[in-house]
Amino acid sequence: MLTIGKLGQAAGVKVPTIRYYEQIGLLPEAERSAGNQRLYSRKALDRLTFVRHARELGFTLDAIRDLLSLSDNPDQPCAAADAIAKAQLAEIEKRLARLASLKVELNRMVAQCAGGRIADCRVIEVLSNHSLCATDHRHPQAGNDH
Amino acid sequence: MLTIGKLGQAAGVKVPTIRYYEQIGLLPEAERSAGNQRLYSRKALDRLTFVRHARELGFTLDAIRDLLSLSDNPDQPCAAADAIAKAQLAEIEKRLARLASLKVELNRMVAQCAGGRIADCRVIEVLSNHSLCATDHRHPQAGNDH
DNA sequence: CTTGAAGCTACAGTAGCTAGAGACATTAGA
DNA sequence: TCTAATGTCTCTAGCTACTGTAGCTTCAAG
Repeated sequence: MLTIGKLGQAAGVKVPTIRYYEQIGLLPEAERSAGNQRLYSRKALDRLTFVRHARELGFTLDAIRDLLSLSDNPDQPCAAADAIAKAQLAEIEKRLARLASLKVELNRMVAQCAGGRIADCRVIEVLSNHSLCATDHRHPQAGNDH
Repeated sequence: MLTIGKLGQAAGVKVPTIRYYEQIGLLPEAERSAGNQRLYSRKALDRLTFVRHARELGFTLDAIRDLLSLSDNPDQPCAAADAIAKAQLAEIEKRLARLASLKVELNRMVAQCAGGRIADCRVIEVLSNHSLCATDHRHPQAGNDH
């Protein structure tokens, strides 16, 4: 049995985050010690590790909730889990493409700004002049890459 | 002079977002028509377009605020703007690397889940078994790629 | 037995929007 | 010119995924 601190260390998740996950029902309520402290089993560690990795892969907590409930009753075809993973993969590919083109643009910006004054510097110009801009014309708020 | 809706369309930013930007002081307060509706000049459009592109490049609103204030008094060396852009570039390169490795892993997951049942499917296993995992051991919460 | 770290609850705050309610303004068509 | 539709106004609340604070209790080491 692990205390919350050890669990957090083992899984690579901060203690308040674990409590938050419990609070929103992503993790089951933990057993408690005589002194009311949370105690975790190895199984709980696996579950939390799963959550952490899924988060790193960019899954939302909702998607993770789905995956966990799938894994809790494993006598079903795994098409559902597969669909979630595939959707995630598509998302990641989109982000990769965007980041790659953004990188090109930022590189150009930095290269052009070679110690001049701002008036001569194109860092800002590149960002306000659309014709100089390699990015596509997608919907704007899609810009918040998370 | 543009109404807020036209401005939003021209810049590719949603109307409530423009009002939000004004509210937090990222954009100056707009002129008003006789009927109290916001009116925007071409300069305002440039500024908003700048903000939009900067957001797409992953700059935080705080960084954008800095860049805007730099561009508002351009008689300084552009080292500061350059530094902001360079920091951003480093960020983007980190994200690119992570997303690339995540993509490999997700691809593997999807490939392994070829119509079996969840019990035989490694989508979930891959995510709970650290030894199968290609991602690094960074700090977990860094997972939210903003 | 004491001290300091780690745990507890509860609540507030963060970024960057997004959505809804209810009222007023503007514009296009009959 | 009237009307209906659309656009805009303010305000408030909500969202995700945490993070931080305050003020307390519990636990392990020396």
